Amino acid sequence: MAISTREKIIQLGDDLLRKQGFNAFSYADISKPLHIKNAAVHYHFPSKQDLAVAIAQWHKDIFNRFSDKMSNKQPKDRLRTFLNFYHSIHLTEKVDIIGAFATDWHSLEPKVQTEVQEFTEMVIKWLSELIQEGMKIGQFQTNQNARTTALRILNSIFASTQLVRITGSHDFTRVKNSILEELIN
Amino acid sequence: MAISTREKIIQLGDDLLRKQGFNAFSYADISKPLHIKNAAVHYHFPSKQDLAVAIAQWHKDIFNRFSDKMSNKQPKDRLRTFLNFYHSIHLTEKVDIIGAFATDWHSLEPKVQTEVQEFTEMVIKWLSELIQEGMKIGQFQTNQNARTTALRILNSIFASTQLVRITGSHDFTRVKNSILEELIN
DNA sequence: TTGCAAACTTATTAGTAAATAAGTACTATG
DNA sequence: CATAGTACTTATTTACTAATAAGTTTGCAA
Repeated sequence: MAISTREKIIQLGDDLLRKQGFNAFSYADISKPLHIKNAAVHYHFPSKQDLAVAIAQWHKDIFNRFSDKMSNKQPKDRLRTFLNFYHSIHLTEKVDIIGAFATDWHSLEPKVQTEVQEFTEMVIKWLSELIQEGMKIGQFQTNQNARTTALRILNSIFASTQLVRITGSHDFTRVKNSILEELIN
Repeated sequence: MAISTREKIIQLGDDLLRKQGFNAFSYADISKPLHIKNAAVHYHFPSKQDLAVAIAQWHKDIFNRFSDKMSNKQPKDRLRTFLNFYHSIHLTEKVDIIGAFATDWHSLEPKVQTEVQEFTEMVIKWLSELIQEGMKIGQFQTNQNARTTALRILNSIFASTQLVRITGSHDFTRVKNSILEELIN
């Protein structure tokens, strides 16, 4: 089955959102590369906020699939895969979706904000549980609360996708390895 | 001496940049509250990029003054003051300037990017030196490289100003205390 | 007092934004 | 074969954007 126009719009929208920011791309930036008219984009997503909702939901779907696929893996390996995924983001010149939405937060309607909040809590919950599990079986060591550790990992890693734009990519590797070294002894 | 219009524009511009994002505010958002015309803003800053340059330079000035004022304080106290400063940001509904510029990076002209890069390196250097000094006198403990630790602190803390918009402010306190606990035993 | 520069305002422009109404082509279904 | 819905295009509107040219006021200095 070929990829639908709707799906193409979401993926290109996500690309533009994370490369340029929500207020820095227009429907023309989407319609032109797809060789359709701007009204066609409005057909699928009447307003830009509707598109933002769809993008956030798309990330929830992807994360759910990722989470399912990882469920039988060891905490250590799940964390490593998670970090590597984020590491790969900067190669695409994008930032993480959480930061992209957060800096434009006040431009977003409540329906978008709710989706973003749900996605973010999903990620924090997944990370927290992973850490708790890893601690239980002695794979991780930390004297911090699981949510706090999850927050620090998430923060460090999503901030890194932003910081590498300014300071360069070597700093990402530093941070990634530091997180692993600290938890795994 | 009363505050100049130029200074007022920079401060309001900084406010808008960090509350709404570079592409989400206009010269009208600046001129209206100051009861001047949009052309008056263009008089001081011909283009929006010029304003962005001035905002970045303003942050460099502020940080230099902060750094001077702190120079005779203990590493522990310098770090605490730094963290508290960032903690206070979220009360103003702003995000950190580094993140604000980073997510809109591709909208910025090279002259702005250079200023932002210089400011960011100033902060990382200051943090790194602070950590090194603290380690030397036994005030801090970490087996990570100083720049890596600096990066993780900076990342954690500037990402937090973004994340609290999504998850709420209690998470900021968690992260701040966790950084201090980890370094100071 | 003249002259001139700094700090504006008035007025306008050219471009781009999101959004919508109305029409068209295609396809599946009953 | 008719009809109805899906997926668009054509054409337009309203609003806003950054930016600029030209004129005005104010205060200071020679």
